[in-house]
Amino acid sequence: MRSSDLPEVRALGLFNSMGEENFEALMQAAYLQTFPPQLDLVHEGDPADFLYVVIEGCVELYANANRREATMAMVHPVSAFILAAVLKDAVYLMSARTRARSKILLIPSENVRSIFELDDAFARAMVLEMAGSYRYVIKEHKGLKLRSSVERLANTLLRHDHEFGDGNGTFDLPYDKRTLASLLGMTPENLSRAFNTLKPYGVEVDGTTIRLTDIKALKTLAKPTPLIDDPDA
Amino acid sequence: MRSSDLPEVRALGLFNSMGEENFEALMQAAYLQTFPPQLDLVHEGDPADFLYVVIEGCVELYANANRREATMAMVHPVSAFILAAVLKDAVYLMSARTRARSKILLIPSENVRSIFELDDAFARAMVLEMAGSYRYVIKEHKGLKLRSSVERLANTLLRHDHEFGDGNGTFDLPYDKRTLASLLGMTPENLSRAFNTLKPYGVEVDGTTIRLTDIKALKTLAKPTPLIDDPDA
DNA sequence: GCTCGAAGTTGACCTAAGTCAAGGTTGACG
DNA sequence: CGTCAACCTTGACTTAGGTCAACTTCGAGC
Repeated sequence: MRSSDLPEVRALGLFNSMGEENFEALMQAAYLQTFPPQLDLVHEGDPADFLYVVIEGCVELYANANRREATMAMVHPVSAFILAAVLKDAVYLMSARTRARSKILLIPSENVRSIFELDDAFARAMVLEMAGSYRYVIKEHKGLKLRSSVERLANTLLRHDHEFGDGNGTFDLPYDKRTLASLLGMTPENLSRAFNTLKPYGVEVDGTTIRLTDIKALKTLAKPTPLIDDPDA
Repeated sequence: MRSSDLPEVRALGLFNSMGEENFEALMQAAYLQTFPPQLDLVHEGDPADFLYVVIEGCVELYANANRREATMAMVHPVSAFILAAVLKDAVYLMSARTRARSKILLIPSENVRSIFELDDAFARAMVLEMAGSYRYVIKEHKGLKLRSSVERLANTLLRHDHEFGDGNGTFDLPYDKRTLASLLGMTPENLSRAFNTLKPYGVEVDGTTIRLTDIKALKTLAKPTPLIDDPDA
């Protein structure tokens, strides 16, 4: 792999505390590749051959059953995904596809597991990474069970505004609406209607650009709680 | 704590590989207590003061928001819960209450974290435990997003039959129906109706006893997949 | 054995969300 | 600059599931 990408990877929570020679060994075994959009990287049910790290671009994690498909998460740079399957030497529970041209690091599972056995700092970093992922899914699950689809959308908008907004309540959706709908657990049609429902609460939609003109009102409806909506909690 | 309980705890995946003196230290710091049913152990949002291990009885993990409540999981002996919050030194994302008279081991978070720093085998055991929990929630989440409530019930029945059944398709529900309903993400009324819907597929209900007389037909409807329904996958 | 209360069931009704089909927008490409 | 194809939106309709209220069942305790 190109050494110019190394610092970014090395800076990741997962890798920043491990021994230099072990990091070297992992990177020696790894492949860095650039993939076009909409390319399937991982299929659920397959044995976990690689740990993936998104360096650039965007990856969608999704799952199928009953002729349905659900987006489970979007992975943005720089972060790893499907760590649990690699560690347990199990099959992937989710599929993954690129949603943009993406530069991705592939580390063979065996190498990850053998360095995991060797490097204590790496093992500890894994725990924290896994704990973070676990808490992310718990929050998603709570949202799905305890909120209506309009509330889920409202809270997502508030969070995006907070994370990517310009301070004036304007921001762009980071992916298309059908993906957002699936992520929120609804149909595209219903997402459209949900946006209309939120219009009286100061939500203006222009294509992929969102403007929130009455955050206070929106919060009254959304009733955000850090126990679901704070990504750092 | 009573030393007669030690072997059971020591045998847990989380604890069976760590150094003897570190295990001793953890147990020295721990409290073993017996609680009556319906007692609140943990409230979501509180800082994670203890790691809990259910030795006997049964604990319900649940969450509240929007004046709603959802059962997130049932914890049976012998296993630990809310590990992630303890490790990250964060607040609990879920509340916990006993559902039966329960013997529970409480280990102060600080001790868990300091032994985590000290004992490499313990740290590695944590990773595997967290990975297992992560995959459990992912499966729950997939079930909720990709299946109808009748399908979720059907698959749950098949799994219980497989785990607790006598081989003739007869088993007892491990908790009351309102809890099962909440766990499956539906109302008690709707659970009742779902059982009726499954009658033509050989599901006989007598109070808390279930008999499956046509597993083949039930499977046709349920379409179980290991990627959601196999607890070991 | 009677009483009480919780748990479960049933029925009628309502609402959120999915489905289907028809338009409308927009952007890539010839 | 026109055309095509996604993507999105809208409207009409259906359906799964929630809500509310009445009734039943069952087990605990007197």
